[in-house]
Amino acid sequence: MRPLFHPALEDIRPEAILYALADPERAAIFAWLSGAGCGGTCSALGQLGERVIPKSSLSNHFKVLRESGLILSERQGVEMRNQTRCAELDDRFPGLIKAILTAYGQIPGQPKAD
Amino acid sequence: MRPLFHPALEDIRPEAILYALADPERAAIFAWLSGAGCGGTCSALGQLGERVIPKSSLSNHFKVLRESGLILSERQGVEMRNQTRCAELDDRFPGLIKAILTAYGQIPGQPKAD
DNA sequence: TCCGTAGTTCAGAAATTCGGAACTGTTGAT
DNA sequence: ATCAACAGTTCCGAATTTCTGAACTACGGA
Repeated sequence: MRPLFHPALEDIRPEAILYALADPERAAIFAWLSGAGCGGTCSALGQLGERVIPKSSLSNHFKVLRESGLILSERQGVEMRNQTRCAELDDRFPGLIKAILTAYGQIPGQPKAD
Repeated sequence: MRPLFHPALEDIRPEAILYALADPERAAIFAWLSGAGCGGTCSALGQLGERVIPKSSLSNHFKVLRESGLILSERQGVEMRNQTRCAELDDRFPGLIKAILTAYGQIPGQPKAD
């Protein structure tokens, strides 16, 4: 398994953030991570809406979130702990993440942090 | 030519907004419209960066922006006047558009409203 | 060592995007 | 009325991207 790539704060690009969160499934995962304190794992999530997300897709979602700079992933034993980089991100793109999560929050049945 | 479709304010979805603005070219067009008062046309734009955007692509960009709810297009004689729906949008998704434009504004050589 | 669990990588099918060429619709000139 | 020019749209094939089942790697117990 290749080492995980995380972009430096200054290399994070707005188009990558928007792309990553333009997928409601990914946005839901991110919202869940934002709410879940820290250390959300792939399998602790399992299913977010009615649909069971295949694990290869799930893995890919986490990769996109990671490489866009939205989350930090760290292997811990057999599992992968994920946490958001919200604080850093808000420093770089003020208000962006919050506005996006708020926007999604207004749609019933869409990503909720919990 | 089919009549132009514009979603009602309440039908505008955050994923559509993010998708539309995740493309830097489209974001640049939108930023340009935001800055250009009102009535930006396809051809008044022509080229935004170094690249000349093919007109079929340009047409498609405007369509995506329109159908996501970001802009309002209206035929005026031979050309198409476009304006943003910023005010409405800020009502529905507070702070979202501004945060996105600000985020892009921080990248040198990226979308600037002008 | 062998098994189970967590997650990644691979590969091919399906879906999407891109853009040149042809087309539509409008205006103005002859 | 006909024609030409212009603004923008639609069509469609090529190239790219996304999705996901299956095979694989990595780690931790027993």
